[in-house]
Amino acid sequence: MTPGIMTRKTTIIDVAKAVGVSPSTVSHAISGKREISTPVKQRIFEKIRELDYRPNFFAQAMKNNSTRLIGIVADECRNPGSALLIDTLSAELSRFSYEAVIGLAGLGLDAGREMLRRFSTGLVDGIINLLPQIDSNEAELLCGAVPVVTHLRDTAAPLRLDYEAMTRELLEYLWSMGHRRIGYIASRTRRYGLPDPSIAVYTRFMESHHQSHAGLVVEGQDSIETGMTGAEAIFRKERVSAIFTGNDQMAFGVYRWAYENKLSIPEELSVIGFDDVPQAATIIPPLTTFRFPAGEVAAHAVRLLLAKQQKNFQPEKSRSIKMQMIIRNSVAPKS
Amino acid sequence: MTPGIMTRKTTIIDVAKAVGVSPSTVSHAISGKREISTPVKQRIFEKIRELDYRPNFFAQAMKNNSTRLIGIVADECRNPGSALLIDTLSAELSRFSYEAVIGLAGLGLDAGREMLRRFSTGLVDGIINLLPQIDSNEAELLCGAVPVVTHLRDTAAPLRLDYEAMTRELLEYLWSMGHRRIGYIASRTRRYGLPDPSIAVYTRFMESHHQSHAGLVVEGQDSIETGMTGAEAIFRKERVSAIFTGNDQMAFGVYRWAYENKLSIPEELSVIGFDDVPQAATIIPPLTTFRFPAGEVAAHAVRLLLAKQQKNFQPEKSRSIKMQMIIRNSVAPKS
DNA sequence: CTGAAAGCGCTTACAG
DNA sequence: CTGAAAGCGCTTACAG
Repeated sequence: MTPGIMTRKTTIIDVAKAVGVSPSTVSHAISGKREISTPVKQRIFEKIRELDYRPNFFAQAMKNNSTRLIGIVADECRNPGSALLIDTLSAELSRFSYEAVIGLAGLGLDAGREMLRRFSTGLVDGIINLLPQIDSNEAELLCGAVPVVTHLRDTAAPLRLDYEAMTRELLEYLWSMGHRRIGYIASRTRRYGLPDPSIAVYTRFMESHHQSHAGLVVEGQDSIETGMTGAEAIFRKERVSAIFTGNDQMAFGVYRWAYENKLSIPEELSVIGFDDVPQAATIIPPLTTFRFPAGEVAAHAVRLLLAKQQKNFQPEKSRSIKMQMIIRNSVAPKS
Repeated sequence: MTPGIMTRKTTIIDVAKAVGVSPSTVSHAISGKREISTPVKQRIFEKIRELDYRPNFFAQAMKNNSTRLIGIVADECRNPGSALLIDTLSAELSRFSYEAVIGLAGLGLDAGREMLRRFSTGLVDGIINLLPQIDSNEAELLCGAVPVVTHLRDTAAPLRLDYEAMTRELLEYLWSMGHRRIGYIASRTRRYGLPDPSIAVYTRFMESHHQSHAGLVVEGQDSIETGMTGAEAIFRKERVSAIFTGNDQMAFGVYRWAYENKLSIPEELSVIGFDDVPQAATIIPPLTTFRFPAGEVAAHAVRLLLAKQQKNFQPEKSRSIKMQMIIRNSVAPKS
């Protein structure tokens, strides 16, 4: 390690020479795939330490035709929802002795495509596509021979979040608390291009209870800001007593808007969100919301990906799961 | 693509054969490193599309001895602070046409070491170590020949956050608002093993103003929970009029504790945090805090890493930067 | 403008 | 118990 002199990385041949054996012997000593006499083995490991030899990742990968790496491709991890999912997926993968490498492509369509292509040139053994802008079919195309599962909308065996049932549950809860005039700030991305399924449920519910609802549903972009503007728009139309939102971020926006307009939650305005991000429990008052089942979703994605690696992959049938409603303090009886 | 039949991945040789040229010609057509006649080039690209040929990542990497990949190794991305930093680093890296791959090792010491070792076997051209449990020296050792920079405590050219100056600024601000009895919930991880530098500044400040402070500094673990228990401990000692905390999470804990104890912020208790995570702006009341300069920190780390790749690397001298105080509504004059 | 051959650093039949 | 050789899929001197 003379400074200034370019030190070539030490290879298996260097080790073999130093010990006075063949590279195959060194290789076998490391992998343990055949018996090596103890003294030889000892000298090999000694030299490995001494020379700080580490088998080249690629050379190994090329032979094995596998890296035991799974790529998780997402837009960014700043969003608390994706962050939790990424953490959970990463941990789940390691249970199967895979290692997750995460790539962040941002929201650009091209950047996302590019990353999916690049990852599927041998870098990883499989891909979990979390990119909202790229659907299951396109991901399959982009990834070619490497298996890919697309989060929550994989065509092979989609796991569906049953927003219809959850919306009914929530509306009945609100109704039972005496709320009649209810607003909804819809999520644009919930079904990835398809309309937010809660809207139809809401409309039907209101109509079956003979409540008008024109102007009480607005569409947000899942951000705190659009939660605020959404609440503003609803209240311009009518002073509702409850608002629910397509995700927690927008619920936080409603909180913020209520604070600025001196409406107190829950006494004057009840709020319900979706996802149960960590802040939902700690915001004041704690938010009633539905818990995103990160563990189940991650387990499903990983299981599906592993299945797709088999030659004889048979798509399972699609499953639908409900998120649990976590009742906290953001809903009060209508006074 | 006959289903059921194992389709070998198409190689450059397949393309060459299909076109009727040599592999070198195909290689050169792709890289553009030498002139290829237009008709040949066209046929090559036609076949590439047709066979969906993608150059094998490893074979390329092995020849080039480079992947243009930089590894970011962190514990998890759930923490809003690391999430923002990871996003920013990832974007910064792509400005230099590197791609970031993120590995999440959790908080285990062994898992972190293992990941650093694995990443530095050729997988990436450089590493950014965000792991709190592994310091600069150990990271260098673990990464061997591949350059690594350790976030905020790299021995080569540390970028230091000047907590001393910030703490003075904050204390003077609080003092000018009439606060005399002030508590502090310290951060355990701020200086990675070394004591939180704010404690000494706080002590000196209080003593020079002839204020007692015994029991008014407690140590938290950067979590909402320890923010709550910290506030509890301070109030058991004395009813202070202001508390500042080593990070925003603990400030949120103070909010939570105040809510449960029916103390209103800022009227009865002023609060200041550190980092300015996104929720700091949207919590009620919006939190006064110091903005973590993710852009600057990321730019510095990347610049340092790129410099370390040069043979003739000269350590810069260490720099100290202050975070900007963002005044919002969590501090009121002492009544 | 194009091709044959060597080599990157491993692993694994094959042979002893 | 150990070694020589082939091969993974590329790229790049070298030669024409």
